[in-house]
Amino acid sequence: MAFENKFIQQRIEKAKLLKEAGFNPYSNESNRNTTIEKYLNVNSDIAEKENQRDENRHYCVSGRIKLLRIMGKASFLKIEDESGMLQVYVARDNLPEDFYNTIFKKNIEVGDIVEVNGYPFVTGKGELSIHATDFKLLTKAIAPLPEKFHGVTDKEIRYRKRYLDLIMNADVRKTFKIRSKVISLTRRFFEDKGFLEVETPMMHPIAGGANAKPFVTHHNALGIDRFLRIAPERYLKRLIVGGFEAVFEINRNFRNEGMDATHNPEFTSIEFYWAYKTYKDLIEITKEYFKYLFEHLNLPTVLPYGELEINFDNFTEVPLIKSLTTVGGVPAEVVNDKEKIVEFLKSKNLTVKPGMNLGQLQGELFDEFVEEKLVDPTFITEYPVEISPLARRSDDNPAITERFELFIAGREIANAFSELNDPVDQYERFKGQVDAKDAGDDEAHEMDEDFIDALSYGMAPAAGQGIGMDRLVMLLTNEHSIRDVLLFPAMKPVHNEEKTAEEE
RNA sequence: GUCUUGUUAGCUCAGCUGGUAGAGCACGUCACUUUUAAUGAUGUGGCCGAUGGUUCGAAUCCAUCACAGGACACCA
Repeated sequence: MAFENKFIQQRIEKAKLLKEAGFNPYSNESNRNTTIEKYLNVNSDIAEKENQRDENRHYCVSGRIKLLRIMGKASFLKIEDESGMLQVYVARDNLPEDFYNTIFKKNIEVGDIVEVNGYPFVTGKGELSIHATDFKLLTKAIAPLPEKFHGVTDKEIRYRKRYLDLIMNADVRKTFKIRSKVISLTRRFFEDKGFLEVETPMMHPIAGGANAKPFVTHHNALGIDRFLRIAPERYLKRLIVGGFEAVFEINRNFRNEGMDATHNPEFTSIEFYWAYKTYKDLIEITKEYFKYLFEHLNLPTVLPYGELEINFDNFTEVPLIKSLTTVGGVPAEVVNDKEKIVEFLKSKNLTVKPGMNLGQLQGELFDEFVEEKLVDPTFITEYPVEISPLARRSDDNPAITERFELFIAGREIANAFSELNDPVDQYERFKGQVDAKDAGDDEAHEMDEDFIDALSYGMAPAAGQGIGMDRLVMLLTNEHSIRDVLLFPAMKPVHNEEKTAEEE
């Protein structure tokens, strides 16, 4: 049964009393004419005025009561709107007769959303406030807010009831404002570069574009299963075939995998594809993009991240093989020799899956010894072809691909390459994937004949990149769990006992 | 998936080697017209995550389960 909590009962009773007294506890007649932030700015001169007040200025502000101090015939409260917090001074004798004693003191409390008319003044302790000449309840909160000093810190409550987290924690609001700005700036950056924003299907007949398990849904009208997309890649490339030369999409991807500090089943990425460009151009535009973000977010280029300090002015490029020795400290004679790598990994007590090829082993070395050491932004380039099934081979060296991944604070932030546009080569690689799938790799790609068909008409040489927006926001806001940058992170449902009661 | 820690009042947390539950805030009542987590007095408030077990007796010990946090594994 809802509302059985005694505090809620008490407050429902107050709402009823207000109604009986002629005050609508859920009024929608709001007369607000300024935000708290504007109020504080416009009236910052009050301290210099005579008596530190100006009764000729009139404002109407609204907000939620966060603190309430009743002191006999006068009270102080702090109300908060989206823009900020304001102290309100309410005195019995400045309000209609009896209102203060019978309505305000008895039925107004922390959590309620109120409207205050009044004039600006500065208190004895020097705080710019509003002196109430009229006071009105807009919305009665029947659930009590968490404790005023500690707030709500329980992560489970914070994630499940994000609204409560947002009411109580200003820094959480700030994080999500930054997230919103990052998305908006990203959009603007690419638009200004001449990219076209597009929307491609979220429901795919064939899941592809990444190695991941998809969510499955069903289309009743057609009687067929659909897969929530794991990446938009193949549709964006079809658009390059169609003649759009620069496209991007900022949207959700869905992967049916585990959840942890850096994985949520749905996450946001930007993918962009750029005709007549190579991965080298992508390195340049990525640097520009970061510079643009930092300038427009007014962030210093050196940012703390937990124990680390990241210098976003210090982008470097290192070929993967070279990074193994220079960053990872792997002996030079080891890195290009299959047997020696296996021996080396074993000497470090690391298990090696049998049958790994040289490229895969080099990838192992990278994951074990290099990745976590890359703090400042580093483009790792020249990936072995064996671990880059979608990237174009280097013309100079067929063993490596024209690809990079960008690492910051030991994490992959972006993945990019010059795109494979040879339809026959692509067909062969899909076939290899299909064989792997038949052999039991349930994350291997499926044959996508429609995509091969598209490539057959000729896709201009192009380069494409994906950036994980959630992880990027984590870096910029010094957050260490993806749940702290998602407004409503995925949570297991709490067992609902009410159901069984209702069924009886 | 494995390991590990947690779950006690609306919130933040105590609760020793088992003896039927405590604080602060919030809420009720009283006092107080310049407070800053206001203050002082006083009172209400709990199926101690769920289910079993051990015991004369369980918030406490044991087992299972649920949810959450952390680490690792897997995955990009």
